[in-house]
Amino acid sequence: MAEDTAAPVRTGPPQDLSWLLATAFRAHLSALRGAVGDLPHGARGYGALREAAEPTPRNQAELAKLLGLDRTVMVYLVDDLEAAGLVERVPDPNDRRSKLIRATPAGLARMCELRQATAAAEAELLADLSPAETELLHTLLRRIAARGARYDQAHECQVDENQC
Amino acid sequence: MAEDTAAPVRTGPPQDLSWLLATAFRAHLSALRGAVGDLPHGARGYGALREAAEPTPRNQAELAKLLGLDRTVMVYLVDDLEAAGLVERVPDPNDRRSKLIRATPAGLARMCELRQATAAAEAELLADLSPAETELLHTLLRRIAARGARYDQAHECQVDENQC
DNA sequence: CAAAGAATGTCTGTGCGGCAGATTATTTGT
DNA sequence: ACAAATAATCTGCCGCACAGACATTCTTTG
Repeated sequence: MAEDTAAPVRTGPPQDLSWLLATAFRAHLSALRGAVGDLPHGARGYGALREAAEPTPRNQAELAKLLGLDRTVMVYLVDDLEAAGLVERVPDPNDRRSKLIRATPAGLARMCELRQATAAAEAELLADLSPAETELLHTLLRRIAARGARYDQAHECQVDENQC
Repeated sequence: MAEDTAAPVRTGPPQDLSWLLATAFRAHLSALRGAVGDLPHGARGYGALREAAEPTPRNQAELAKLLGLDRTVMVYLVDDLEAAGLVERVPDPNDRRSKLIRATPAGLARMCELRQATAAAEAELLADLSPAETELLHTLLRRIAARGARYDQAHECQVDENQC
């Protein structure tokens, strides 16, 4: 019998940035889902609650832009979080149209638990990385995310596809 | 009037790993969508075609596990790619149940174009990173993705949530 | 060797979620 | 003062994902 591993072809998973990002993101999402438990909209609700717990609350439009969601989606997202008693819609003193999404005391308490749970989940996900590497990953992702923010505003993702 | 930027609170986007990963992933996805054009299922179809273009074809179940999709989703994904003449279902000689998904010559040609388009899109996304940093990002993500593969198999994402 | 169990691919139905569009109220620009 | 833009909401429709059942084939076990 000849060697069955003699071929120089790749047998494992792909290594593109596209697969790596998607897989890392899915893994993180999976870990996050386990950590947030029965929070109304899972990881999405966590992101909203996290922003609502900030000292300077934002309105739904800003929140939607930040989380990459549609405006209409924010309505029932905040609806459900509000029904759970975690956030509240407080009128913006500077603009009577907009409503600021602010965490209630119960929401802040829940956020405290969530911070620990998600931190533990992330630590488990990054267990193979040293603290310095974790910090480095943050820095690299931050620069990509900063550039990515421009993608949403200008949808010109055109690439030259005239040659092959 | 007092300074409106004197407060020590964060005013920009959040910096958690969760937001960074999601935003970087969304930015990449947006760039990818622009690059793949009218490919049947967008970035998802690209992932499937990319694997189909490998020298060692996989069956739908393996493909689904690799892309993080449900088995039933693979059916119409491959259906549409097959209808577009990009891939074909070839019977597995070792297992008459499974069908290997292999790229057609037209699919390989399309993949050649896609590789250039997506590479250009990724280069634009990573424009702020040096080649060494890009390589480093790949390495870090690879280690996270490798650990993430275990998440799918064992769904035990339990974290201690007894304290606060 | 026979039978039970597991795996692959496919189909059907159901439900949830997202997106477009219209609506109301309010702000901003000219 | 009027027009245009913006924030939030509601309605309705489309699409996709997931559960379940089914036919076929492989594997394990008695």
